[in-house]
Amino acid sequence: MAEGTRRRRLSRHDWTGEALRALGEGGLPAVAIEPLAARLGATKGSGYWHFRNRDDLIAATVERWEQAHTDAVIATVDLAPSHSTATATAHRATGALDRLRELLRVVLGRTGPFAVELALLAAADHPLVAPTLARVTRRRIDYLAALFAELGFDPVAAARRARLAYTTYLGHAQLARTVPDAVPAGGQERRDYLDAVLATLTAAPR
Amino acid sequence: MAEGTRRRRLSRHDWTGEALRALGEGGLPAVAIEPLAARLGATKGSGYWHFRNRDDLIAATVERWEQAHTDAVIATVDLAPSHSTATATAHRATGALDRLRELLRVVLGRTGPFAVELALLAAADHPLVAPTLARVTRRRIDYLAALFAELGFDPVAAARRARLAYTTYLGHAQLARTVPDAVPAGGQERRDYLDAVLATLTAAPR
DNA sequence: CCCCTTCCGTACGCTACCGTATGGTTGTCC
DNA sequence: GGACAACCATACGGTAGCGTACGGAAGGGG
Repeated sequence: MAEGTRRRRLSRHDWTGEALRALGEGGLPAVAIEPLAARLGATKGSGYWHFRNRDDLIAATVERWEQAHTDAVIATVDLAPSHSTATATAHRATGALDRLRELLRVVLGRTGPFAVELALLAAADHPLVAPTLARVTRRRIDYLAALFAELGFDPVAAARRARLAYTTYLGHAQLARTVPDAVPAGGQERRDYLDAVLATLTAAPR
Repeated sequence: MAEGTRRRRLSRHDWTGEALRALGEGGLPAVAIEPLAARLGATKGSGYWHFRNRDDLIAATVERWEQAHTDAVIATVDLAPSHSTATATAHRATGALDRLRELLRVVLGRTGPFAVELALLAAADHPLVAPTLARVTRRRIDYLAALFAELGFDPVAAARRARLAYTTYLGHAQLARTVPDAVPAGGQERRDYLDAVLATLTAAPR
């Protein structure tokens, strides 16, 4: 029963998986061969077989994170930039608004699953992290810009709103980490706050 | 001539000063006894005389940073929460707007002097950093809330706007670090962007 | 069944930092 | 101008991670 005690023979995938977990808990410094080997109940011999060196491990881990945000479209932010091609162009404005609201709701809500992302943001300077982070960031901002364009903003204004909205998300994540009680946790207050943010972000220019 | 070659006899102040510089360049990991000793042209013997251990050094460095943002009111963000007591209460609304604009202008402008702050934000989890960061954050948000209150927002709305504004600042700083070219560098585009943000933040609720 | 590839454990040397011990230097005050 | 405190260098041992070397186990194809 439960052969979990001796589950030898690890794969590169196992390593990056555990690395992502470690990344969320201990930040980038925790993504290292020897600590991970300990976590996996193995030794560095295994690690240095699957990865040429530590940078290779980091690169693979970051890459897998990016994959998880490109392939499997998570409800976190990406949601679904590509709608079905030629459907309902009629009420798409409200659709865009709903999607934006849903997006904010998810993003300004939970703080747990953002651990990995926060860790990567904290290591934004790292040469192996920066490119991926830049790509993901740009993709998200573009998606937001498209959303605001659907809402009737002209391209320039939409781009600005998108930047502002994403900036809001980033700042919110950071704030939730530094002063958790400065951000509404849940319930009605959070709903009100969300509506206020949404209203501010989508307010027509004066 | 130039006795700079042998300027022995360091002080605790010298150490925290160099530590702040190192913090801006290499992040919190760079705030360590031995690397700093090398930077200062001294040895660890000096360091461990001025500081009990590394944590002591970190605490002193963070504390000094907080001082610099409390005592000497820098143009960065704090600007001047306490105006002169009983002057011009007449056109204070426009004064508040001007102050907010100036604040945004400074804050959304340069990216250089924020190195230390970004390093601290990246290390927000660290037990010796978190409390200070929380204090400074709260102080700034409170100041912003007062500003929005002066602009005519009721307390609850002002608090929300303040949080949103500060969140914008945090996100902007983060964005400027990860995708520097996603943020308008200077010139007219930056002025327009600034106006747009300001307009959005101060827009009347619908 | 054997062999060869895949995977892993162990042992080693290296670097960077921590923290301690101790003696020596430098400054200052009387 | 000596004494005491402040300051610093040197040397030491300890820990954590890197990366290499090498031998051995696991397991599937011939």
